[in-house]
Formats: sequence, structure tokens, C-alpha cells
Amino acid sequence: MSMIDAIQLFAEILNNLKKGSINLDSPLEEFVIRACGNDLAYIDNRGEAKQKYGFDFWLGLDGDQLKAQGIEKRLLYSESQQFPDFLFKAKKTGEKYVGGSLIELKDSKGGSIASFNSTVPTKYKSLEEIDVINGNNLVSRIAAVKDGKLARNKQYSRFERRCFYLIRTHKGSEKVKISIVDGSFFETVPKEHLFYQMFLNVLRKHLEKNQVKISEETIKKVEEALSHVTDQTIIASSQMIEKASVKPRLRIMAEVHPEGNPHSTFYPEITEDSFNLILQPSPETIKLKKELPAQIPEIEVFSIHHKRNGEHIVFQFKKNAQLTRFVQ
DNA sequence: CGTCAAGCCTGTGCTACTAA
DNA sequence: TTAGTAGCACAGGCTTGACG
Repeated sequence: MSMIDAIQLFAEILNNLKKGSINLDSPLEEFVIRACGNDLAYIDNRGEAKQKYGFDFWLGLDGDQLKAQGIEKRLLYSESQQFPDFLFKAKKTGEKYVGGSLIELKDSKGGSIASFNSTVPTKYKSLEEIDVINGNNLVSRIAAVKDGKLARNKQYSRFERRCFYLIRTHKGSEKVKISIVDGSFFETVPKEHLFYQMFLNVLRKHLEKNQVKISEETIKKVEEALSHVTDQTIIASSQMIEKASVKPRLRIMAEVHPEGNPHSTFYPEITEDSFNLILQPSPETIKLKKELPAQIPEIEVFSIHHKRNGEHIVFQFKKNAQLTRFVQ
């Protein structure tokens, strides 16, 4: 059930593509808002949603009541510039939360995926983690209002939500590719691991460059010490250095390695001018392999192999194939 | 081996938010 | 009001690969 959001998003976008109400060059925000606007608990740019796409995120909700719940007027239709771009509404089956997935957009003119700033892509994130990343609780405040009753439970901010990335490369070219990508495609080691390994790498490179010899034992000790450096907000804060009149600040960014980019030459099956849903196999996805093509005959289903995270199932819609079919 | 295109990598500009 | 931090990738230089 946990993937239900991504599947719904894919199916609805496909509908819109077929109807022609959007095309592969439309803004990615439009893809999501037109497809699933009513199922969202958070939209980062609520102003644009209303002005540009005529979607009122707060429709039917009263401004004064919202203020009472901690959402001030100026926030209603602002662009918050927080992570993530969209959050689906949560659902519950029995006592268990499902849904509530995160959708993050990445749009790029070239063939590589635009860099991730401050957020390292992962398979799961909880609302609590989102608050840590943002350094404030705006997203969880808004989501809690939209999720209403469901949010009145401690587990609400703790349960692990799936992360999906709506990615376009070669924007505005005939080579355009768009995919909804499972976060598992990017997360091959825990992100806490990434951070201290970065510092360790920096140290190693300096030792190498300056030809300084340090015993393997010392390195091990340093590694053990550095392994405690895991908190992104501490790493990214600007720092007071004694006597310094500037405060240096590290910015955490992540670039996607070609093997983690489903649109790279590693994965020739993801063709130009196509729209794809790329999911890690699970009992649900395997069921979906049968069901989705039955509902939407234009879809092709196949597997690609991620070097580190194994098989992923692709549901592919080719724009060109579709057009030729119409012509005939 | 030279040439050209595409891919990759790093640094940067600019904007808008939140919190104090 | 402003200091601090994050968002958006893109620009532009460098590297790699394909091809004759």
C-alpha cells in the first residue's frame, strides 16, 4: 500500500498526457498539481498553484481557523522554499499509517539530474526528519492541518514516508525523459555514512597531497571519531571561529552518479521522449506489473538493474509510439 | 590522432523564506 | 528589520568517447 501515491500520480499524469492537458514540456509542478492536487497535504509553492494553475490549496478552509492552528495569513499562498515540494495526504489502514509520500521535483536542461541542495535523497523520510532538514516545522504544521484527525497521533510525525522524485532531463529538447523514481534508486548507503566519509576523504586527499604518513591505526581512530558527525544541521550551520571576522559555512549538496541516474546511458531502456515509473520490486509492485498494463494498454513493463540496489521495475509510456498510433 | 559533441564537475547568482 | 539558511539548478570549464 505504501506505493499507492506514486502509482496514482503516474496514472493521473498519464491521463493528462493522453488528454493533452499537459505535455512533456509542461512545468513539473503542473504535472503534480493537475494530477493529484486534492490528495496533497503540502504544496511548497501555494501561490503559484493558485495563480498559475487555478488550484486553491486552502479551498474550503477558513483563514482565521488556520491562524488558530498556527498558519499565518502571509504563509497561505507563499513559496516556502522548504523541503519537499509536495507531500501526499496520509491514510490509515487499521492502526498503520500509509501514503503520505514525499514528491521532490528535479528539472534539468542537460542529461544529468540537477544537484540536490541540503537534502540527500533517500528511500524514506519521516515528518520529524523533514523538520530537521528544514530547521523549522512549517511543512509538518501545514501537513497536520490538511491531514486533520489523522495527524492527532504521536506516530503521525514518526512514520516513515516513501520518497519519490519526479525527474526530467533534457528539458525542452526532443531528448526529454521524465520519470517518477523510487528514492531507493539514489540511496545505496545510509546518509549518515555519507557525511563522515566525506570528511575522511578530505583528510585522506590532504595526506596524499602533502605526502604525510599517518599510521593506519590513527586513521582508524579518526574514522571512529568522525563517525559521530552525522547531523546535517550542525554540519551546515555557519560557524564562529575564534578571531575570525567571517563565519565559514558548508553547504551540503549531492550530485547523482550516472549509475544512480535512470536517464543516463547506464539505462538505455529508458528512452527519449518517454514517461516512466521506476519502482523497487515489492509484493505490491509485482502485482502492479499485471494490473497496470491491463488498465493502460500503452504501458510497457520491464526491469532494469541498478548496480548496487538491484532490480527495479519500469512502467514506461512512450510519447512517440502513442502519437504514431493516433496517426494510423 | 584530431575533432566535435556530450557528459561531468564545481562554483556561483539570485531569491525567499524563518526566526530572532 | 535583518541575519541566517535553503531553494532553484545553470554556466562554463574540463574530460571523455565516438568516429573518420
